[in-house]
Formats: sequence, C-alpha cells, structure tokens
Amino acid sequence: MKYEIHEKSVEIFGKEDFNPKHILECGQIFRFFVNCEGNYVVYSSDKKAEILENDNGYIVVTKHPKYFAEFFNLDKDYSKIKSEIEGLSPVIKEAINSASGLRILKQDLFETVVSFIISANNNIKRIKLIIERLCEKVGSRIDDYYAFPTIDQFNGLDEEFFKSIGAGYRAPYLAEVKNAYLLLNKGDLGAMSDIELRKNLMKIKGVGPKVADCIMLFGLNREKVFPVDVWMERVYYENFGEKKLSRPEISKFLTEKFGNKSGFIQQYLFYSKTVKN
DNA sequence: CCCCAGGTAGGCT
DNA sequence: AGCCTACATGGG
Repeated sequence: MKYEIHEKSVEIFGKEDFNPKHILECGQIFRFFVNCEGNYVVYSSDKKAEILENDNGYIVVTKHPKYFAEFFNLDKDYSKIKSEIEGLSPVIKEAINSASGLRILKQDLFETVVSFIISANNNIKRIKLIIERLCEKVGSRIDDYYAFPTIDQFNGLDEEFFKSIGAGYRAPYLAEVKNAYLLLNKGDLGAMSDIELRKNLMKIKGVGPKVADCIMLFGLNREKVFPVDVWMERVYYENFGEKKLSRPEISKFLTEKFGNKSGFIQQYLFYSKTVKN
C-alpha cells in the first residue's frame, strides 16, 4: 500500500485496502470512537490517532506517525491477500465485499492480553465500557485522553478494583495478569511455534484457546490462527462442516484448511457477521 | 422476566 | 482427554 510518513501524520493513498470503519469495527480493538466531525479516533497504548478522509485516501493525524504506520501494518499487501482468498468460498467473497478495507493491526501485547481477557463471554459494547473505565481510573492523562495503564500501573490493583469497573467474574484474572504476563514475556516469544506460544499464553488465568488465538493474531502478528467464538462456530456449521466439533477442533480444522490466510479470513468473516452496514 | 455476549476455570467422569 | 456448569454485568 502506498503511503508517506510526515512529521505529524501518515498519508495513505487509495481507499481499496484501508478503511477505518472496517479496521476498527471488526472486533480486534476496543479503544476507538467516531468524533463529532465523523472521523474515527483510535488509541493504542499511550498514543492517539485521528483518521481523516480526503479524495485520494486517508490522513492519519498523530504525534507518532511511525508507530501508527506499523500499527496499521501498511507494508502488508492486502490486495494480494484478498485476491488469493476470494475464490475459496462464496461466504468469504461476500465477507471481503462487506469489509474490503479491513486490516489486521499490530497492537501492544499487554493491552491485547488484558483486553481479550475482558472480552470472554462478553459483548463488544460492554468490553469497550470496562476498558474505558480502566484507562480513566488508572491510565496516565495525555493531552485530551487517557493512556492504557502500563504494567507498573497494574501494581496494587486488586480484585475489588476490577469489580468496581464492571469486570465481573474476570476481576480475579485481571488482578493477577501482571505477574503471569511478565513471566511469559521473559521467554523468547518470537522463537516459539504457534502451538508452543498458545500453550504458554494459556498459562495466564482467563486465557483459553480462543483468547490466546486473538492475542496471537492481534498482538503477536501470528497470522496462521483462527479464533473461534460463537460467531465463527455458526459460520463453520453453515458453510464449512457438517461434523459436530468443539471450538478448538473447529479452529484446528479451519486453520488446516486456510493455512497462513486463516487470520485474515477469520476477520473478514467476523466483520461481515457482526457489523451492520 | 427471559436470553445473549469475541469463553474459561474447575470439577467430574 | 472430553463433557458440564457457574460465572458478573449490561443491553435487548
């Protein structure tokens, strides 16, 4: 994708492979909103970006253009990916048509771990609400927003606190996520196979196979995973399989079917099933 | 009042 | 290993 990094923005040329609505509303990230001017604003870690549209494409306005160029993975060729997968199934073709400008983000790992622990058996509106409260109460104030809390800022946050922000029965997991995360991050994550990495992620309380897959896909750039939730379970039975399987088995089946395109296909499908036009 | 949401942990067999 | 159920909370 053609783009230029400027001092306080990233200029993106073309709209075929970049659409802020598709990128942000597909369930991979929870800290974003549409401002009063109709532009998407997104936060990652302690950074902020506003995405403006123009005739040629989009301008990502931010103090951290290099960070967001990486965050949006602008060097990834999505035209190629889409052309390679659209013929695989009518439901995939339809999903791509509904979310043609979707991209998988490269998010901050700690934020991704915490966010997807909160996501379990929850709905997106409430996930966003809980994370927003967390940032407001604990995160550093920067300009006109709050950063996601750092690992150090998780020190001393107990179960009571996480209940107070609405985390419900996930509160004890969040109260101890810091230690498990630090232990995990001591290892050489990049050297681990997908299976090994998933196994290690699942040592964190509140992280099962589905949440581990989301962390791998959105926070660790592992594209060969297929997170299976209620929605993907439905897609499986409606389009790809007759045999009754558990969710991890469905994930394995679809990963073997779609190989290194698994993560992309999963996201196009998730968007098309969950987002109204 | 019910059911559902990007599931998981713990207990049982 | 594979099945079963409780689980907080807010919205429809």
